[in-house]
Amino acid sequence: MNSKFFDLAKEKQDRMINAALKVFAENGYKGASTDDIVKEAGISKGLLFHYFSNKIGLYTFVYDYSTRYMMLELTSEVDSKETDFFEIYKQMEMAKLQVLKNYPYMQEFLNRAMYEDVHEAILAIEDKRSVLKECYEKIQNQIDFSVLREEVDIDRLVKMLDLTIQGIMAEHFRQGSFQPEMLYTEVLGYLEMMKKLTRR
Amino acid sequence: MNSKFFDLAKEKQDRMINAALKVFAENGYKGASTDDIVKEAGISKGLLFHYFSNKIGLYTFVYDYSTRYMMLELTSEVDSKETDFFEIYKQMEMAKLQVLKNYPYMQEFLNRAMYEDVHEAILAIEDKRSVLKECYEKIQNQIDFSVLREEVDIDRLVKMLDLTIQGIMAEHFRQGSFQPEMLYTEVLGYLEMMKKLTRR
Amino acid sequence: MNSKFFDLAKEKQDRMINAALKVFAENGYKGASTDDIVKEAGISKGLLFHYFSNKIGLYTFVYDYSTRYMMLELTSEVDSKETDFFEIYKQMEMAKLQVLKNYPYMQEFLNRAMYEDVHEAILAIEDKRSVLKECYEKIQNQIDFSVLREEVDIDRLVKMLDLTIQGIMAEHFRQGSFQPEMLYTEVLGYLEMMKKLTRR
Amino acid sequence: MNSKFFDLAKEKQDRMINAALKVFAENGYKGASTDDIVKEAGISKGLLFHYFSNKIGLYTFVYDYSTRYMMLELTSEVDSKETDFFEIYKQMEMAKLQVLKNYPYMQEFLNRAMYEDVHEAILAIEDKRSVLKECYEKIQNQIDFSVLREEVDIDRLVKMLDLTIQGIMAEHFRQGSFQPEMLYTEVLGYLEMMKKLTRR
DNA sequence: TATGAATGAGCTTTCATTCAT
DNA sequence: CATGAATGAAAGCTCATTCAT
Repeated sequence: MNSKFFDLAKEKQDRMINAALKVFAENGYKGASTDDIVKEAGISKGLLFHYFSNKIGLYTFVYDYSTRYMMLELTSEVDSKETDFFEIYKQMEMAKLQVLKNYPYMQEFLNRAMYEDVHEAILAIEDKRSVLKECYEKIQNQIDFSVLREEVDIDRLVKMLDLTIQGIMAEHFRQGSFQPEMLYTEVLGYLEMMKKLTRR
Repeated sequence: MNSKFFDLAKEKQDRMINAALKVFAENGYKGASTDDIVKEAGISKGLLFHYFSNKIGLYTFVYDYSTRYMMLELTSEVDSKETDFFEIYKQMEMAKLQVLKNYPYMQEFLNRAMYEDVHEAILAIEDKRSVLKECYEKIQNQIDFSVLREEVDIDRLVKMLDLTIQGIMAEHFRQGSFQPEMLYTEVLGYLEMMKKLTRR
Repeated sequence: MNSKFFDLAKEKQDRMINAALKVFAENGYKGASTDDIVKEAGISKGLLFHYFSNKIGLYTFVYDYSTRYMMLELTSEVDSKETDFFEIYKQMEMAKLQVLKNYPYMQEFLNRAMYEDVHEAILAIEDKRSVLKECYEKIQNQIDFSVLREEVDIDRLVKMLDLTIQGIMAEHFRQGSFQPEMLYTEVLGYLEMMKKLTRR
Repeated sequence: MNSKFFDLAKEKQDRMINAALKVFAENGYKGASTDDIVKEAGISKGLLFHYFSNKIGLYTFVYDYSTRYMMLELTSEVDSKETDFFEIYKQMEMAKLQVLKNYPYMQEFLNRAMYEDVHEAILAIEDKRSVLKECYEKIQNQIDFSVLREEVDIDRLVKMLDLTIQGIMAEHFRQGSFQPEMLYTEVLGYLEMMKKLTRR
């Protein structure tokens, strides 16, 4: 990518980023059309390729940008001294809620990227994928699992929650109902239930 | 579609069906290339279009075929007198395991089809979608939920399990590790844990 | 072509010939589909290519067959002693009328072939084209033009009549109204008018 | 079609129009290949589809353009006060001659379009067809037929002339000899002869 | 910096032709 | 003699990418 991109007005940068996030999130790497992205961003075709050498370059950039942004938000929202499983999950959801306000499609973009099937796209993001993953693992290490019932398999519990949250977000997204607060509330409902079932 | 398809040797029919299931499952409707399908099936381009009028016709066919096949398997594996939540889930997983043996990509194809975003493809399957859904609902109606702890929200429990199973299957699928038995065992692990957590 | 074609039952031969004449006449060489021809003839794809090596071979055959048939009919209908311009034209039209009865599309096929634009097809028929042309010229040589008014340019008169008759036939054909007698009557109307205008 | 087409240099517009007219005129709708059109126009495949959404869109456009252009030329060349049958025909031929100078294949394109057999193409032009037809009818209404001999059937005379002119034009066209003036002269010869034969 | 006209490789689909039965 | 399943080159069309302005 061309670093002059950052000299643009922040508002224009974000218009381009959001346009890319939206179109990639809705259509996947292959299905996303650069024409749709430039229309959504309100810029010309040439400009897109002036800043990003090609489609995969743009994809790489927004993936990179998203992981960094997400990590910043997680770092600031999740209290590093907190040890309660469900409280930490709640704080992570709050972080996502904050992200949604500036970049409505960022979360869904990241989720979809995890399951990207185009070889080119997989290669482009595999390095960064682990970075975000490590961040999540670091947060998980804060958790004191001793308060959970012994029948609980930690890994399974975590996976179930992650898949459930992802699934619910994808559903909201598909329905086109962009109400971050409602999504947040719904997720809390699931956390609440699991809390009751798993606490000693 | 051309009904003469059914006059072909069963092995060849299945080769074509599996090829379509695989490529559609891996790439979605739009990303799937007919070239890839014919290569995978070991037939010529022309032959595909001899039996299926076009790409959407092939998609419609395999979706229809898959729902029917799935329903047959569910009907034969799930005991209609069983009322235990987890036993029924176990039997449903057994049905899926059976399906995987003949059509390794059928489950994943059906899962992905649920979230298909191409208008054409959505139209093609919307009628059949409800049929399979009703079948699942019928099975759920057998369940006696009274044995579960009162903290359990039934809808949330069902959704968590469904999303979890789907997620795990997708993961296996992405890793290309096609070992149906392992997948089955893994899913049983989650069912077992939830059973312990939710039983009175 | 495979000469065994002539060993087939005459009825089957004609079914194949008429099917080819129809499809070629209606769609031109390129637009004609061998699938349509075999469907119209009620035979299999393989059989067509068993008797005629390829599409151009079939085209060549029916063109050849048509010119021969046409010439036979002209020879038997046109009195070689007749010298009157309009009487001869009338007899030629009678010959065409006879042809239409057995091969409804033969005339139109021949007309369309004159204006064929596909290089391959032009090559295939150019030899035979002159044969039919000579036949018409021979008939024209019988004519005693001295009875016509001096203002009449013979070549122009002939060309006008030919183009008019062709045009009217094409029109009937396009309207799908296959009533050879009506076509014959209509053509006679034009001949009658020109007779009155050109006779001394 | 994309209206930006009209922002192109007139020369380029005409190159594209003439290429389409030529290839459609020579091969009919179905036989015309977009590859041939772009080669003839000296542009790329993509550009053609940038301006015209598809083949039928291009066909519709050039038909529309041709009828408008033809009507303008007719309106300016044919004196609306003239009543003499042959003088009016002469003026109409002059209009066509003018058209030929800028768009050598436009006349032949329009003629061939009248007999188009592909359903899609018929639908595309049926609205505009009547517009041009009405224009011709309006001109014919100027004519004072009382100066013709009583043996003349007006409708037949008109049809003969139209078919003859069309036929002669098609012939010139087939021979590839593009000399509009010669064509004009030849047509005048026929008109002159018929004038002598039909005047009281 | 910014535009969008222009390109051409690649995709879906058609159709003349072949060949095992 | 007869079938129609099977083939693959070629057609219409899409879209990431380039480049003159």
